[in-house]
Amino acid sequence: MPLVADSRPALTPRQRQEIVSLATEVTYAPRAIVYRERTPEAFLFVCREGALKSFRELVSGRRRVITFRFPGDLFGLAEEGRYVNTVQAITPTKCYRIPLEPLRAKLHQDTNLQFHVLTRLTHELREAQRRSIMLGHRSATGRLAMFLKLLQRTFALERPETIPLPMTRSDIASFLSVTLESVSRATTRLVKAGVIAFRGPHEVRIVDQRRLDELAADV
Amino acid sequence: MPLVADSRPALTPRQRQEIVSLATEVTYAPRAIVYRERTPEAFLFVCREGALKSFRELVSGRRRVITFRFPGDLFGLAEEGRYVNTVQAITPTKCYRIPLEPLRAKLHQDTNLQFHVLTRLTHELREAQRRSIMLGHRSATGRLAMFLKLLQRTFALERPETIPLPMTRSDIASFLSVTLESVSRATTRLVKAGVIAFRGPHEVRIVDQRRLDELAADV
DNA sequence: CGGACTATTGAGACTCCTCAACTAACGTGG
DNA sequence: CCACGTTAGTTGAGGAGTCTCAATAGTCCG
Repeated sequence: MPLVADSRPALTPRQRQEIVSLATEVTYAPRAIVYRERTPEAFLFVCREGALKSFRELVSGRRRVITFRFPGDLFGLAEEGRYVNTVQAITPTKCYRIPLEPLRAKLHQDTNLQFHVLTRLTHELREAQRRSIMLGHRSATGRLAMFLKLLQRTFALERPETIPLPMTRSDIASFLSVTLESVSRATTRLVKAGVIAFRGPHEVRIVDQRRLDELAADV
Repeated sequence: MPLVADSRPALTPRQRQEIVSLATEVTYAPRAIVYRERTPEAFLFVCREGALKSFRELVSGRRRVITFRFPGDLFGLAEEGRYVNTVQAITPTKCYRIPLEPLRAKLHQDTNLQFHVLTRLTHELREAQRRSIMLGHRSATGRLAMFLKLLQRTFALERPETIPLPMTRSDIASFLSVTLESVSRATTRLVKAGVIAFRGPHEVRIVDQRRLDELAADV
């Protein structure tokens, strides 16, 4: 038995109930800011529906998307009492918003609940490692292929061959640390090679899973 | 007050005592393998002295250094009951080796101790984000500069302008996802530009902190 | 219909990767 | 003690891929 359980762990109904009792349900329109980097930490969030992006203004003036958030994701951990990233809704989004102090108290009471958060964090950590491996690849096509596989993994339970792509090409570029143009060329290449196909700009269908796996071998 | 405390948190003497009572102290010679990826998870480790590297064999046959481990670091978390990375000693190293089952029991008893692990994990998560930002930079020189700043942060308490570099150039290359040659060229460039200087191959002195900060602005 | 935003495509500059030769340091065994 | 092999690191030349700059479509919304 592992020290902590594995990916996307679910809460027990009772734990869920206890958390929900602390939380407020909030909705965000596309482009709405959930919180800004460097503002004081006040809430923890759990995504329920929709998609968000978590990004950071770099000193160089660039903006880097650190990660995307989807239903089930927990976000809002701070450093030195302040949020490190800015989180913004991409699609219409619903979140649980949990005030910090009651949560802290609850965590200190309930070992199991805290253990759940711990599990969630290790999952985050592994995802971060996967993103690092993705960024390690030189070619834009390889990074894009890996990105698609990461999304595929995230949405595994729903439809395996159709992946929603709610973010813009520009967001993807920022996440992959390549230019918007390179993302565009990479998608075109994958489409022409018959690996993927688009149903509109925000939905990808995996046509040739094997070749995608080859391109994204490492992740 | 933040949900979890900030970087490199220390245990209380009593907690340390409790952990130590579970742990065995083990030493590793350079190149010794602590554990291999995909083997069943059995222990958690805490680095006490020395330096280690944590790497992974990629499907493509390459080897990627995921992170380096230094005193205070906790490692050995698994996925589906198996270690995900291989950990190998770089210098002579001492670690605490903690068997899983007693630890799990202790964590479930002691909320504060578990909270400590949680804190440690969030710290890891932030470091992983910093590594991602580092990998986002195109130029090898920029990545190297960021790497040096990350090390500087890690060893902040000791000597600010002298950084130990126990790993080989090849390890650095693997960590930065550039070639060994690029690392070599980048170090040469930084030395010639008067930003850093070497006292032997495994100790760097920061000569011009300002310029280093400029080069590594984002991290 | 205009305007802003998003996305695609093209041409040249730049940087890194690949391949290769070479130097340096180190430890081993004769 | 020295020759040798191994490993680590440096440096060079050419090719590949992305970035920059720029122009062009497509799309959504007021």
